[in-house]
Amino acid sequence: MTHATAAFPESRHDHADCVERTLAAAERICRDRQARLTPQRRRVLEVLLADHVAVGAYEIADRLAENGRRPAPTIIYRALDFLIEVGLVHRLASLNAFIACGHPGSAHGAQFLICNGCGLVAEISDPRLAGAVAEAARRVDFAVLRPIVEITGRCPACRPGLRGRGDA
Amino acid sequence: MTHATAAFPESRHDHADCVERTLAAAERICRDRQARLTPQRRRVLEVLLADHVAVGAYEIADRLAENGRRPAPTIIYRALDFLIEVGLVHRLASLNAFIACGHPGSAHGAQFLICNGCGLVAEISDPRLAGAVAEAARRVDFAVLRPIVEITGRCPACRPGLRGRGDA
DNA sequence: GGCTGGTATGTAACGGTATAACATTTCGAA
DNA sequence: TTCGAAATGTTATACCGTTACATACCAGCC
Repeated sequence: MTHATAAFPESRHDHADCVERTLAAAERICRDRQARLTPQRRRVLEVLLADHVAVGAYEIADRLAENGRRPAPTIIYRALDFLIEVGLVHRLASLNAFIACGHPGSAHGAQFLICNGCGLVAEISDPRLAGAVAEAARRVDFAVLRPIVEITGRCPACRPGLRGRGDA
Repeated sequence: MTHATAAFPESRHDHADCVERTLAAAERICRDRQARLTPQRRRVLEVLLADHVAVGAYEIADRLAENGRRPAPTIIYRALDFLIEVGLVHRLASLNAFIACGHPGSAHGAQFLICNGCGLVAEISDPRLAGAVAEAARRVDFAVLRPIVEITGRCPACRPGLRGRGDA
């Protein structure tokens, strides 16, 4: 619901369109992989798509409770496991929470910028950052399986003073 | 003293010496900052120094229980908060666990390589990686407060086949 | 149709992680 | 020595995630 400003990626877009396109992509991806995007799983995804903020599993359950019974944690975690597996959702380790993938479909290493003001999470896919991770690991002969990059800070809109300045 | 498994830092060192030097550094750092490294806090640090593996708060409590009563979680978390505050301990978000800082004293951005074979954690401080994080954030005008980089994978010793190959 | 097996969902209980709220003790400085 | 701040102790509780087991759904096949 909230829209931030300037360069922070998830800003000021047509969010209804954003949701719709992501859901369409989700349907397509699941069809391609012969995975079933059941109503349950879809509802969980929709909760995560509601805004670009990370949501905990229990919070997801609460939101689903608004129309019907509150699903047990297991239900939510199973749906999340599925959605993560097919690449539609990411887990944020530093928040113990989940967020819809910003660009599903394209295989990508993702990094996250987490605003501790408004809670907005920007997913970026920075090749140089990914490269630096790979290089650092290579240097010590470490085989990377799962690189986690979660940067907590302040998005442009939540910084008092210099507002609306983006520089790239 | 060569490090056997090539570059993965925490290999085959004189660990008794490692512990002793870190504790000495801890004493010095706390004195300098007029912070009190009380017996309780020191014991928690000692548990974390026992090996280069991340340990959860409850596990720390268990280990402390071996000589005396098991401290309540609060006790442990308070000690950890202190140790983190003065830079002697890091928290690993992806494991919900804690590890002694590899080079306390020097202000440093740290990144972690976590072996999912043996559990060893290597703390590195790679300026290029830190720089890539800073640059990625700058590009979208994001003010970094707390960059988390935790790379799960396999250390050289835990990789079957190609052993002892380090290339930097 | 009615099996049959795999996938998905439902239910209950529990274990691990972390904090809140409040009481007590310790310690250093006035 | 008294006083306030820091540290510790105790209890309860909230939040995150999994285990174990039961049931329902949905093919493909006889």
